[in-house]
Amino acid sequence: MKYWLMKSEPGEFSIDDLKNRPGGTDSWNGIRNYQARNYIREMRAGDMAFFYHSSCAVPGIAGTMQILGQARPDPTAFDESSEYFDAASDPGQPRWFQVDVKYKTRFKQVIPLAKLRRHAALRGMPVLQKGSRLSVTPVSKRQWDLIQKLA
DNA sequence: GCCAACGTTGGC
DNA sequence: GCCAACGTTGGC
Repeated sequence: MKYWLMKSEPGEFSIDDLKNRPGGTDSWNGIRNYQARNYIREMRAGDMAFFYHSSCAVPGIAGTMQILGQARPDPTAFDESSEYFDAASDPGQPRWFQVDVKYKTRFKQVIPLAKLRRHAALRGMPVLQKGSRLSVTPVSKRQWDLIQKLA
């Protein structure tokens, strides 16, 4: 079982939006970066992920969710009306993938990026690296446990 | 294959 | 709103 961190702009899709979906579940789609795509494809049912709020007043980790199954082709890549449409993606050989996720917990307060930075044990996290834009990144068990304690 | 130009991300 | 960092595109 692995741990992950997944970014979303709360103005687009927040942890409360996920919580309010039927069953607290939704498909995490729209990933259009190869490295993030590759991580998505490593995911397995039962993996856990942090829900990270980016590009907002207080960027940071807002809560947790569970990965429900393995990645499958992202249908928005073939939907011309979608903002995520990719004309270069061949339906016969899908380029982009999504995973189904389920809301688990919402922290009382978002753990701000600034607070995460103060912990030496978290220094290796990609989300803390300057200029890091990767929207899906692995988290070690040690990092996961520490962040749970901070929450 | 190189690399400049461009578009996007995302913290501040 | 600014701008640094990064990924992608496309001419050569």
